[in-house]
Amino acid sequence: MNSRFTIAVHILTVLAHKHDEPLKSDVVANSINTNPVVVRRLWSALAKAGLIVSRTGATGGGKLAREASMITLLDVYNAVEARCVFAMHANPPNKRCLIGKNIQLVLEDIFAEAQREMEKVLARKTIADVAAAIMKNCR
Amino acid sequence: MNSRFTIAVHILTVLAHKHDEPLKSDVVANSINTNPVVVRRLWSALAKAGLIVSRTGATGGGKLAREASMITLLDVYNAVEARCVFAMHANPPNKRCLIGKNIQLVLEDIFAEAQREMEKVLARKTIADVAAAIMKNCR
DNA sequence: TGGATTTGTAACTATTTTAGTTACAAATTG
DNA sequence: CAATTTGTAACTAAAATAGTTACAAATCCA
Repeated sequence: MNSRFTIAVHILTVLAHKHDEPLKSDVVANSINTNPVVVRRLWSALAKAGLIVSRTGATGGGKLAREASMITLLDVYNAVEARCVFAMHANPPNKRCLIGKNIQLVLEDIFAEAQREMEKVLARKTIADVAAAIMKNCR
Repeated sequence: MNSRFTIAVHILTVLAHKHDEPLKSDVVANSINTNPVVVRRLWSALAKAGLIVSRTGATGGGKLAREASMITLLDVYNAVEARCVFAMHANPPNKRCLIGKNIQLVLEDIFAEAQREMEKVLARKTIADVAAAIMKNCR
């Protein structure tokens, strides 16, 4: 898997920490140790999902669209990650073989169930929880 | 994610279907629509995990090491896939930032919990279940 | 109004991962 | 000893990934 989900959670946690004023992609990128464009690219996805609002211009920047306690990690996952965690065959299996013909349907069901259980955990955690755990750690 | 897990399950399901005799990597690769070397590379991992036995030589091939009903998909997953489904930051975040310094520890916990729930589903399914579902489909 | 600032996005690059392939030594059979 | 098959190294092509440069469009404020 890529780190888009992790970076997106990081972005939102930084925005949650300074929830009053809009932050520049520059500042957020500094915490992540990456390029501002990487941050702005994820802002696109997060804005489309309604998790942040961002404005261009001199006093622009990004801001949470709602309270951190109302943004679950599943919201974030769905916003930035389209794929299932399990990858099917790179090339379709042999349709002339009984197993090759039917295995993908069977695996799709199992993979979907595993993914659902994984997503349930993400749905129980919010950006506020992440921020709180970080504050607790640093005490 | 890559398709190693999917291909490994496919391999074991083919071996389960003809469980009496050892099958050549050639035959298994044909069902998957790939190269025999791809199959043999996964056999290494599966053999190390004790899921299959394979023999070289004229009448050689691969064979399940135990009954298909005693091989869970979690056994297979652990045999071929080392990584967590979630990837941490590609480059470490900024340690001088409160959030950058602590977020990985917090996310590791959450990711581990999500992975555990996902693995529980895999632990409930066996290669025999997969084979049975395929037979049911083709009826 | 006009200059300064910041987002949004396209285009490019370097690195890594992935799957597939060729080649061949080692093991096994008969 | 000839035929066969695994095990593995080495290479290739394609795709994914993260990072970078560049710049138009939007916004603010003096």
